[in-house]
Amino acid sequence: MTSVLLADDHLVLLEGIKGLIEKEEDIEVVDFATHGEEVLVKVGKWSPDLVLLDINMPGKNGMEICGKILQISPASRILVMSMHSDAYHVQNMLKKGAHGYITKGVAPQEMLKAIRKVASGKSYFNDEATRAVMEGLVSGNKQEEKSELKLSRREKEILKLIVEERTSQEMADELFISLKTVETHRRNLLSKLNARNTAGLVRIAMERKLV
Amino acid sequence: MTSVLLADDHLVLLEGIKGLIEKEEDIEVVDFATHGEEVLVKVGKWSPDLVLLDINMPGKNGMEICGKILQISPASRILVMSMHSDAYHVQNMLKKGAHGYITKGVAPQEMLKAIRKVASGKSYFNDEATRAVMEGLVSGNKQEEKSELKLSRREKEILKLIVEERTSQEMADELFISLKTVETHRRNLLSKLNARNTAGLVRIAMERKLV
DNA sequence: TGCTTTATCAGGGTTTACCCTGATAATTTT
DNA sequence: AAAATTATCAGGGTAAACCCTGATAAAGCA
Repeated sequence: MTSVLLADDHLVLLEGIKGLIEKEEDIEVVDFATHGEEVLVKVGKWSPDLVLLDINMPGKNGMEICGKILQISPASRILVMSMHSDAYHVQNMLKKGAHGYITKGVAPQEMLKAIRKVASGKSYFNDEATRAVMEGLVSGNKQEEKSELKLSRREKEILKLIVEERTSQEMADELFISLKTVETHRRNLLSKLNARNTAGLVRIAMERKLV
Repeated sequence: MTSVLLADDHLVLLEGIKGLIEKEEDIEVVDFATHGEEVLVKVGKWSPDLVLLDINMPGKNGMEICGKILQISPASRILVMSMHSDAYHVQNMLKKGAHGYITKGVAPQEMLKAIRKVASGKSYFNDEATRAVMEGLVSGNKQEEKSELKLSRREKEILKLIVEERTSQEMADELFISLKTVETHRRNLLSKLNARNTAGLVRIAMERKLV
C-alpha cells in the first residue's frame, strides 16, 4: 500500500484527486496540506511514501518546500504537479530532488500511472514536461550557471518597484539612496536574470513570481 | 434537477468536481469541455442550466466565451471559476454576463452552495472575489472606461515583441516599418493599457495574458 | 457612401535606461 | 580572520524610451 500526502491549495482539486485515488486498491491518501508550512508538518507526521506537490501554492515558492520535504523525510518520493511546464520550473524541481513532474492537464489515469511509477522508485514526466525540458536544452539554458537566481533583499526590492513602473530616480528618492546606486542594482539585476532590458526584467520577475 | 456543464482544461479537477456533484441529488453533470470551442459546441448541444467555467482555459481568453455562451443559450447561468481574483478579471466577467465568481481555492461545500445559488437565479461570489472587486472600486479603476482593452492586431504584435525584449529599432527592422511607426504603436499601447512605461506594458501584458 | 479605426511616417525635443570603469564600507559566509 | 557578497556612490558616455504635434492612405464598419 502506497501512502500519499496531497499538497495543493485548491480544495476542490484535492477532493477530486482523493476520490480518484480511493478507488484504487494499492494507493491511500493519508492527509491533505494546503500551504507550505502545513506540508512540512504533515510530512513529518506521516512520512508518506509519496508527496503529490503543487508548486503554485501560496506562501513559499514550491522549490524550497521540495528540498525541505526530503530533509524531513528522505525516503519520501515527490511528484510535482504544476500549471507551468516551462523548462525553468521543471529543471529546478528536479534539482531540488523531485522524482516526477506532471502538469495539471493530465488525464486521471495518467496521474495514477505517475503516482505508481514514482512510488516504485522510478521517474515520471508527462509529455508537456518532457518537451519543455528538451526545448530548454536545445535553446541553450545559459541562465542556470551564471545566475542561479540568488537576488539580494535590496535587489528584490528594486525589482518589485520596477515592475510597479517606478523610474530609477523615483526609487532613489523613495529609498533614500543615490540614483547611481539604483542604476547599479538595475545593472546587476539585468546580469543575474540574464535580461536585456526592463521588459525582460519584468517578464522574468512575473514568470518566476519574484514579485 | 440542475444540469451542469463543466468547462475546465484540468482533467483531474474536472473528475473531482464531477465526483463531488454526483453525490448530490439535485445536481447533474451532463458533459465536459476542455477548451473554448468545445464549450460552445457542448452548450449548444445541452443548453445546460449552469456552466461552470474556468477562465484560464487555453485557446480563448474566457471573457469572450462567456458572452458567446449566453448568445447560444441565454437561459444558461454562468459560474466562473478562476485562479485569479483580481478586480480586473472579476469585473470583466460580470460585464460579460457571468452570474457568479469563485476562486479555485474554495471548499467543496462552498462550490456546491455557489452552484445552487447561481442556478436558482441568484448571484454568488466568494470572499476573495468580493474583496478584489471592493479594493478595485476604492482604488478607482480608471482603466475601464478609457481603455476597454481593444488592441489592434499590430499593437498586439508590437506588445508581444516588447515582452520578448526587442527594442523599437529591432522591431522596425523586423517588421519592415519605420522606427517612428513603432514608437507610435508604443505610445498608443501605453495609453490604451494605461501604463507609464515599458515595465507597465510588460506587467499588464502578462497579467492579462495578452501575449 | 461617409465615418472610424488602423497603420503608416516625420521633426524635434526631454527623460530614462543602459554601459563602462572604478571605488569604499558594511555585512555575511566560510 | 579571511573571503565573498552586498550596498553604497561617481564620472562620463551612448542608446533607447517617452512626449508633443501633425499628417496621409488604407481598411473596416455603418
